[in-house]
Amino acid sequence: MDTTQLLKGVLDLAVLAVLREDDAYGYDILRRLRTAGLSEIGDASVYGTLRRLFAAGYLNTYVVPSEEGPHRKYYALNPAGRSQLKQGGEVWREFASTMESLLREPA
Amino acid sequence: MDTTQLLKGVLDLAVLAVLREDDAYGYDILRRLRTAGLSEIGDASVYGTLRRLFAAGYLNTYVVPSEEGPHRKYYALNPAGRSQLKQGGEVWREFASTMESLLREPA
DNA sequence: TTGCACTACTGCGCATAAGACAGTACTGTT
DNA sequence: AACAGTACTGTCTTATGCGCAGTAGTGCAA
Repeated sequence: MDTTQLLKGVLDLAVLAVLREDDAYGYDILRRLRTAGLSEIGDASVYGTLRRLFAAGYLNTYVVPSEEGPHRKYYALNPAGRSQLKQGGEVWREFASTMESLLREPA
Repeated sequence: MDTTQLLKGVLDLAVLAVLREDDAYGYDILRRLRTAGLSEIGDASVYGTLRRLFAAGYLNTYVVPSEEGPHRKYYALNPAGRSQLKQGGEVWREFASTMESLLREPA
């Protein structure tokens, strides 16, 4: 079974969650997600998700030059993003609980 | 947030789970899933998934005529399907646990 | 007897989103 | 000079859930 399809719709949420505490740039978000357990996630998936979330109005962004390499494009949760994180988390939990009950041995 | 994307890759698992106890035909599987909590699932999604699982070799099938309407195409889990259900369930649980830890308030 | 609702399934085509891949660009090391 | 690591963009492919139309059977109501 491929984890690729499981990610659909959830990567948005994972990225928002990673940004909850502090701003981060794409490459760092990628590393955080891989460390957190989504080890096989592709870089293009994360960059694409960030663009999508930005376009949807959930993120603010600003560029910071780096002395150790290329510039970094930081993303930050805005109020809409925080609201989306909260709501998305609820939807996810409800969905996960439905799946769990389906998978459990029936009475 | 749309539940559509959350279903990706998981509908397979949900259908296999519903078939664990006894055989069922498409329309009934659809009803069972909707009752179980996946209330917004589309009929074409279920029929498509059944065809896909059958083509992948996880299901056996047979047609039963009905006196209360059109014929019914029953599906049954075969050994490969049971194995897939077991393995898919494990992958799902691990994935869900990763997501849960990402969503939880950080230490 | 015509029409509608419900059951049951097939097939077409679309939209979404993850990912592979190539390319650009900068820094530091060998 | 070559290469690895960092950091990002753009293009194309693929998987899959779903809308919609169509087919077909039963039974009920106007």
